[in-house]
Amino acid sequence: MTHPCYCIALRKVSRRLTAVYDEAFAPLGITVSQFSQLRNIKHKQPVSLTELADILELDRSTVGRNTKVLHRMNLVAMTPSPEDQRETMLTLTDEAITLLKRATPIWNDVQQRIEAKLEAAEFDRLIGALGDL
Amino acid sequence: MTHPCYCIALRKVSRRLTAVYDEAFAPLGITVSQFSQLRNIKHKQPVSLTELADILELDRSTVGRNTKVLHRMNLVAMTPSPEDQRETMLTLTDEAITLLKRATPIWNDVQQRIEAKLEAAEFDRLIGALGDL
DNA sequence: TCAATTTACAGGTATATACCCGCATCATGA
DNA sequence: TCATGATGCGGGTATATACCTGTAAATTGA
Repeated sequence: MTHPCYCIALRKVSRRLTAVYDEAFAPLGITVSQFSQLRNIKHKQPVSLTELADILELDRSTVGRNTKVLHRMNLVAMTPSPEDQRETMLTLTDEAITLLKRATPIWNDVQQRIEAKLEAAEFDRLIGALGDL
Repeated sequence: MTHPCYCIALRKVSRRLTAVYDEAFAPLGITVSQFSQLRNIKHKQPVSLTELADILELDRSTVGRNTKVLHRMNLVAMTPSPEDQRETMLTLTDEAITLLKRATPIWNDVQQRIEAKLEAAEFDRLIGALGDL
């Protein structure tokens, strides 16, 4: 065991980093995962669950469940597509727009705080290397 | 948005890497998370839930629930500590010992496969930088 | 010694995540 | 046109994870 498990090490820092972002977003009542989903919906709306799952690189059923939470929170509207009755199209509510406006500076702060801790270029290389597995 | 969200990027590669390890371990019926927990119990047994949670950097309740699964799988024995009636001491079963013997070469293979994709030193630096947040 | 505090854990609740199955809808080819 | 197959989604089940609360056991201080 020269090196510890890459996966376990990565999972640890992932949990840790998630906690940092989540704590920053806590006053707004959202998690970093929800922030990310909202931001992606904003950029692609109206967007279907399948499409969003592709973007987020998450299982469709995962996105479906996560979306239901955001829907309950009055942040995402779910309407059946007029073209394809099977599709659910997602759009942001006004409340979500407002929330994103308040969340973005918080996100910027955390990003900068992280950036101060690491070489961004190094980070990118590593994410890239692990990205095409 | 010069840089994408560090947290989301990290969560993505974490999920991806987890899938790689989990797929490799699948024939043995365990996940990389369970492999890690078993290995840590092996090195520290008999170990309490609280102690193990500290080692794994996980919430105590999380370790409690994960352990219950391993217990159901007949991989971990849970016995009350003689000294402290509150403590549950964990030890590996023979079955777990056997399983770890079969899992280790699989783990080594995956580790090497990952190592071929990245600079291990770079990985270490990054994990370190993100580790002390 | 005994009340107050701390510690160890279980269980409730919640999000995040994946896989599988079934159902409804859409598309396609004979 | 109509059977066949592909697609989109919901729900079931399961692990992984955290926070909070309650309970029991241990420790400690007056």
